[in-house]
Amino acid sequence: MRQKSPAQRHGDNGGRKRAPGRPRSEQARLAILRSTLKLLGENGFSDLTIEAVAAHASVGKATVYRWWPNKAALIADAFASSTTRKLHFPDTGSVRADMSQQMRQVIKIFRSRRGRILSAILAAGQSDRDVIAAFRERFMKPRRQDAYATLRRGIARGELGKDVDLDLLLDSLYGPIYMRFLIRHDNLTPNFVDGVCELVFGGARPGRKLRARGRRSDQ
Amino acid sequence: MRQKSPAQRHGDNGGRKRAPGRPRSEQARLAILRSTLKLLGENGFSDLTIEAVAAHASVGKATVYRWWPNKAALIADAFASSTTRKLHFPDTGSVRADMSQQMRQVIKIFRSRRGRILSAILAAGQSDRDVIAAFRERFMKPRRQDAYATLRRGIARGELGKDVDLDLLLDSLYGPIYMRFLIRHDNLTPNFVDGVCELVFGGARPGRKLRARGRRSDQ
Amino acid sequence: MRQKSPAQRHGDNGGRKRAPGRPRSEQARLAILRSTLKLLGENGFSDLTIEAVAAHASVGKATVYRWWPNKAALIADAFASSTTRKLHFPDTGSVRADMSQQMRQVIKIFRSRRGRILSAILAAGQSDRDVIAAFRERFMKPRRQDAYATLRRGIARGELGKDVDLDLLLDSLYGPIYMRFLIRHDNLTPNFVDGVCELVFGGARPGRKLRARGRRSDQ
Amino acid sequence: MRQKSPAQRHGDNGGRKRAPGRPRSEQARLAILRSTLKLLGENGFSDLTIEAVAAHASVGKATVYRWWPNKAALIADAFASSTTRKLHFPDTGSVRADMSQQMRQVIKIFRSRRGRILSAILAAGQSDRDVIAAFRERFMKPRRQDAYATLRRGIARGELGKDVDLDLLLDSLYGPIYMRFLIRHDNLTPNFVDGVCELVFGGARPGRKLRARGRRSDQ
DNA sequence: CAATAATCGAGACGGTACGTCACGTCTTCTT
DNA sequence: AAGAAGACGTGACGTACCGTCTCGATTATTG
Repeated sequence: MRQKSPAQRHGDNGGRKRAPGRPRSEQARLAILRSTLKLLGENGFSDLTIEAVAAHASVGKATVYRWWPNKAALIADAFASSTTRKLHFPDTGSVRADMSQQMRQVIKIFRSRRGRILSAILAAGQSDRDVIAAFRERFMKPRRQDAYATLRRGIARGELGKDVDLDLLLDSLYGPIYMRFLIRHDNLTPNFVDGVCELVFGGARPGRKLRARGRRSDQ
Repeated sequence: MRQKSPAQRHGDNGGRKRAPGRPRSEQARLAILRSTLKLLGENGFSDLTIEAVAAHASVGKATVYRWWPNKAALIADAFASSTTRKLHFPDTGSVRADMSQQMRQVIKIFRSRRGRILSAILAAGQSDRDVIAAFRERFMKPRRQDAYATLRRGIARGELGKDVDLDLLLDSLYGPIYMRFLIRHDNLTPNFVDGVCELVFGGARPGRKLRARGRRSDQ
Repeated sequence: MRQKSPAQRHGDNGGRKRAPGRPRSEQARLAILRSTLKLLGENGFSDLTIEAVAAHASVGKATVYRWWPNKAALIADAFASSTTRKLHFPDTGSVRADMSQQMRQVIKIFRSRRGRILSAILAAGQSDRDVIAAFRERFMKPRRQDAYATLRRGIARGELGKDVDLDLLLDSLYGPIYMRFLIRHDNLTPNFVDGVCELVFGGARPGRKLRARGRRSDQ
Repeated sequence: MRQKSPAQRHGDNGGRKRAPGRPRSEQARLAILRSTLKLLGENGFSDLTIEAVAAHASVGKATVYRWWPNKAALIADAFASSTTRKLHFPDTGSVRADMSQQMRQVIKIFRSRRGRILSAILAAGQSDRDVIAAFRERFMKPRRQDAYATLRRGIARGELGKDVDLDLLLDSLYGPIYMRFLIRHDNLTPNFVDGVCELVFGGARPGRKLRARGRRSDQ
């Protein structure tokens, strides 16, 4: 996804020899990614042009096209390369507190300038499956791994039922955030995060599931 | 949003006289909206061109631009005008069953051809606040009104706490659906809907709230 | 040329009845012609639009099209209707003085704002034979008639040869003026007019013709 | 006039380096000029569209606009580039014969398909001073230089007065031709050319001037 | 050290769609 | 029936980017 085939010449080719010819300019690569992020943050996805990226990065247009097959790939790559800030899951001894604190970090990012880039990516992803796949793989997946660990600690401590569906639980926690973020229909506040945790963890505490099913079958 | 200013001449102008000049062609308007939906469903947002819409509707390009300021407005209008199918909230006597059944209808639509249109709108909305506002006003808001009524019946029956935050509850129910829909990270199945209801309604049943808060303050 | 067929209903139809329906608005007709001249003088032929003429005359576009088949006809008509100023041929007793004085009037007009209109007409005439024909009929022909009379007085007085070709003579006098006017390659001055008269009348005096031919046959 | 500023990079820049970037395509340039002439000859100025020129030349529209600022410049350039045919001034030993023969060549061209192009240029020139300037510089001026030489030979031979105004003389010879050509009010025939020469050279023979002035002061 | 090879910035190329403008026609109500 | 108003389908305008290409220049490896 990240690069076109010629770039594979420069990958991790172990002890093999370097390819002949002038090597790829790392400087150009970084300038392009930086310019992409900058312009994305300023004008959103639809106003981002390769022409502007190249000009802003003082780079030939062909250099962009040589390494990225299309705008979506460029954006995905730029976004991935920018995941500098760590979204940390603490270990307070309470799943809910752990999750809640991380979710507060998330909404902070969503409301920052990086949120604009993120929404541009998700927008681009609606008509390009590579972009959305890149988002999942590079942004969501690593965080999910951490979240699994946090949730499993909760299960071990008996705060959550043993048979809880982790993805269902995580989608239920983060889905409301994404909804408010993307549809912008209300403020993304810490209070809102608390409310969601309240509801979802309230429904996820051990022993509830059976009773819930029971209640449902009663109807 | 729907129309540019000149169109206001044709709106509900009460007892006033009709505007002079040839009236707007209702036939052209409908043909444009129909063509927009058709092409949107076929090729997604980024491949939709006004030129193609006009050609497909056998209409002059200027006629499109006369009434819609940009592609986003056109899409929003087309989408709004197409909300023919009713998303019904039943009244089974159980909030959770009512909501669950409606949510199953929702995911059915999301997974249909209309889902493609919807995701195109939400994508367009990320760089155009008018589009996202139109989506909220014309698609989401009417359904929220119905949902409020359903939830209030649940409160009246004692299935939900009296002080429950309706918007928080609804975002917690629909957010996970939107998340899976837009990020496409997993299947949108009836089972998933059940799981979300299980969690959220489990946390929203009366009497839970106080205990939840108590637990939290323990930390 | 001036008007489309329906207009013939309004011509001088002797004692016959007037056509039924609302009669043509003389006010609109004049406003259109005036606006045409004004806009022609301001922006030249290529920038003149029927749309602008109609708007400037506070007239419906269809009213223009009802009476004039195209822009060229409108311009020709507007120009013809504006030939208010008389271009007078004096009778001083000398052909050359008579012509010279009239030609000075001509260059005065050519150099005025009306000259811009005139050049617009001649330009339009290059791709529309109706326009150039209208120019000849309505502008040039009446003046030619007067010029013939002036020249014939010169013949009668013996200032010009009896067998002189009047059109050749007039073209030789006015051609240089039109050339400098249209190609704008030098100033159109009274001195220039004098020089042309000097040359042409010098070659047109009686008795010259034979000698000239004789010289030519010497070669 | 011929080209926009960027083109200056490709001009005769002495010993300096070539400009960077892909060089201008000579093939495209020629195809555009050829297509312009062809379409001009077929349909006249007002029906000539840049779109058609580009299509006919199998060239992008932007390539036309990159090098010519507007239709008039394109036409002027196309015309100038096509001045292949030499309009020769012979040297028969008689000015009048020399001029007469060249003028016959001129009217031959004016009456050919190239005459259509020429009248289109002069028409365009009425609302665009660059066009008329280009016509003067590139078409008229070179011929004037030759004509001056011819006339000076006549002066040297004593056929013309020493103090004759060359431009006045030439305008008097060619003006009538342009007049009949542009106003199309009569045929452009060799006979007409002879008549004009008769008149004008009759008035320009040496010794005439003083007497003419004398006559004039008699009045 | 020369030859080879792939990169670089630059920018012209053939295209496509943009959003605007004027065309000439039409449909409404008013005079 | 003609008028003003103004929407209609049409098509060219001139612009902006697309993704490709051709330049000369640069920077590496290979012989």
